[in-house]
This record gives sequence, C-alpha cells and structure tokens, in this order.
Amino acid sequence: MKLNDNFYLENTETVARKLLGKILVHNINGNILKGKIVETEAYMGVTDKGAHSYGGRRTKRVEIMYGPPGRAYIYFIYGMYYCLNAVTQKEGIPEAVLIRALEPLEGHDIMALNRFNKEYKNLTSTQITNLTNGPGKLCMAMGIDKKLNGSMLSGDTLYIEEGNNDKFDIIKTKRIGIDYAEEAKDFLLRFYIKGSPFISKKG
DNA sequence: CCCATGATGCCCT
DNA sequence: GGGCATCATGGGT
Repeated sequence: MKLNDNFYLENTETVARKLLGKILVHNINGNILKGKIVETEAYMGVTDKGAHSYGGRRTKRVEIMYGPPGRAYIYFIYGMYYCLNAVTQKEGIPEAVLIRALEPLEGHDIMALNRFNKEYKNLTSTQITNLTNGPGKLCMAMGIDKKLNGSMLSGDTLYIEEGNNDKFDIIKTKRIGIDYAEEAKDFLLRFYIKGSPFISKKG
C-alpha cells in the first residue's frame, strides 16, 4: 500500500518520525529496488537556519518545496551526490524530510552494481554495510537523480509504501552536516531506528 | 575507533 | 567566487 499525499500534511517532525519503517521503492523499467527507511531528518522551513528555504528563500532549486506535499525534492550537493527529500505541508509552506539511510530489502544486485560496480556476492563486508547508509549513498544505490525531482511519491516510479508494522524504538538527536546553521544545528530533528546497523552515524 | 583532506560542479550572491 | 543537508581514503590511536 502506497502512502497517500495526506500523509505528508502533518507536522514535518511527525512525518519524519512516521517515515521510519516505511519502504522506499524505485521501479526502473520493471526492476524493483526497495529499502526500509531507517533514518530521517526534518527541515522546518522559513524559521530553520538549516533549511534551504530559511527566511522564505525561494529560488529555482528550492521551488519544489513550496509545492504540494508528497513530492520528491532532490538536490545535487558537493559536486557529486544527490539527496532525496519528501516535501511536507500544504502548498506555500516549504518544509521537507531528508531520507538519510535505508536497509536494503530488494534489488541488492542492482544496488551493488550502482554503488561499487560489482555483484552483491562479491562485496566486502564493509561495502555491504555502506550500500545505503547515507543520503548520497542511498541515492546512488537506488538510481535516484535529478530526473525524479518533483515526482509524486504516490506515483508509479519512485514511491513510498507501508512497512510491516514491526516495532522499534526511535532515537532523536542532532542533524548532520549543518554546522553553519547557528542555533538550528542543535535542534533535535534527526530520527533513526534504534539498533539498526544501516544508519549513517550513531549519536 | 577517530580525524583530516580532497574530489567536483551547481547554485546563488 | 564561496559554499555546500557528502563520501572515500589514508593515517594515527
């Protein structure tokens, strides 16, 4: 069952928590890649110095965040990587949840090729744990790039569906990579599934 | 384990 | 021209 667009209308922090345990799917011409979301971060828009839309900044890059909820906001960073976000809140409110790590569930062979140009069975143990444990890594593994920016996460290509209702505890901590964001760098807006071996960083 | 560093290109001022 | 919601690597502890 795909999540419908209303799922992304709740408070962005709530959406970030509720996305844990859900399944991200990319259908590439019938080849299915799936990963369980194990780590997220909430970006709270105009009042959040860590957010691209801080202060109401509205440029071509961030325009998608001002649109309706349930779309993919994908941006290019550090000259090499993509990051995937789910846009939250009604049209006009530029907030989003960054998907930071996945547990690979299906399509391991394609993910291994995308990440390391090797078959899954030939990966080292380090490569197996590093397949999707970061925002740039998961985009590379899942074949997610700029082409999917703005697409509906309730659509047929890149979408998010219900998980298995498995129980877990949630760790709430500081976000990563926003040291420039003054007081906002200490906001507790990063969430991950306690004990998951697939998170990007402990703490 | 931790920390430092280089890669590499788009976006915005 | 500066900076960036990152990653891989290499060395020290």
